[in-house]
Amino acid sequence: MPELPEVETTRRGIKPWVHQQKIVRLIIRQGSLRWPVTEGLPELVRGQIVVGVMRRAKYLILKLEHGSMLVHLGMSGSLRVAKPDTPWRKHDHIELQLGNGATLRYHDPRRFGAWLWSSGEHDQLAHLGPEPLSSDFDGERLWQMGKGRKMAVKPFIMDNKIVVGVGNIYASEALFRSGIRPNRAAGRISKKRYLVLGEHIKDVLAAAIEQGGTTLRDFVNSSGEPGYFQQTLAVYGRGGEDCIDCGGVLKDIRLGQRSSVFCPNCQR
DNA sequence: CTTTCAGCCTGACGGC
DNA sequence: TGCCGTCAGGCTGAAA
Repeated sequence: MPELPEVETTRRGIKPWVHQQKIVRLIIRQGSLRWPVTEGLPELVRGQIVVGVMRRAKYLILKLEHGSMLVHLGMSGSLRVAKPDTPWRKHDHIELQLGNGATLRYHDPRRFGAWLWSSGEHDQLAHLGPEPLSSDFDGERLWQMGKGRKMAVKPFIMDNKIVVGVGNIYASEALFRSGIRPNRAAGRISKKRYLVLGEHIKDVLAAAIEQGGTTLRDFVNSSGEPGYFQQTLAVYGRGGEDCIDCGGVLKDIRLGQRSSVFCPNCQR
């Protein structure tokens, strides 16, 4: 499940292979994704140079000479550099061939991802909140935007209008480190505690991106889990197990249709 | 305005 | 062994 760190790791992994390269060919075997792949995409991009490899939230942006491709990995997607003539695996949906001979393969079993073309701005990027690792985001913003809101803090920090790229794993971990219960109302948390939470959100994401670096060296033909999955998670996926701090039993509740694990003793 | 929820999709897993 | 139900997750758009 690609969270922001994996998308950033993917961006860094593919960039050396695609940046400033000409798109020779785009092959779509299965265009039925989260949204249908843009009609005529292979013809739209053929011959263009990739002039930028960027990321915004969990979207990858391949900037071309006359527009850009927006790529989302959904929940099960991956984009890897393949050796030429690598056999197609099940769920390999798209292949991008570059002028230097490099080949990118998009693999996505659940097909929640996206490949969209726009010659201008992408609608998907229009109303996004700040990047969590930028100076536009901090705990003060959380406190300001949380005022008067009854929504639980966990879905609140996972709302893309508040801050982008904080998925279930890192929301859970940041709240544990901050000692805040995931079901506490967003409007009933002090500024002081929000400042702590803001820092932990940054820390947990930055550490995961750093660990993702271990993935980069074998980005070619790699289909294994990214390095940061080795990162020890204190609460995510550990409902019923012991809290690493107090030894108590971790509780698993549902908030906004998502599993939310926390320690009733350490988080208030 | 805020909040909730169905739907998209497949693989893994548990129960029988 | 296989069948069936449930779950997981990001994001959107409609409903409440």
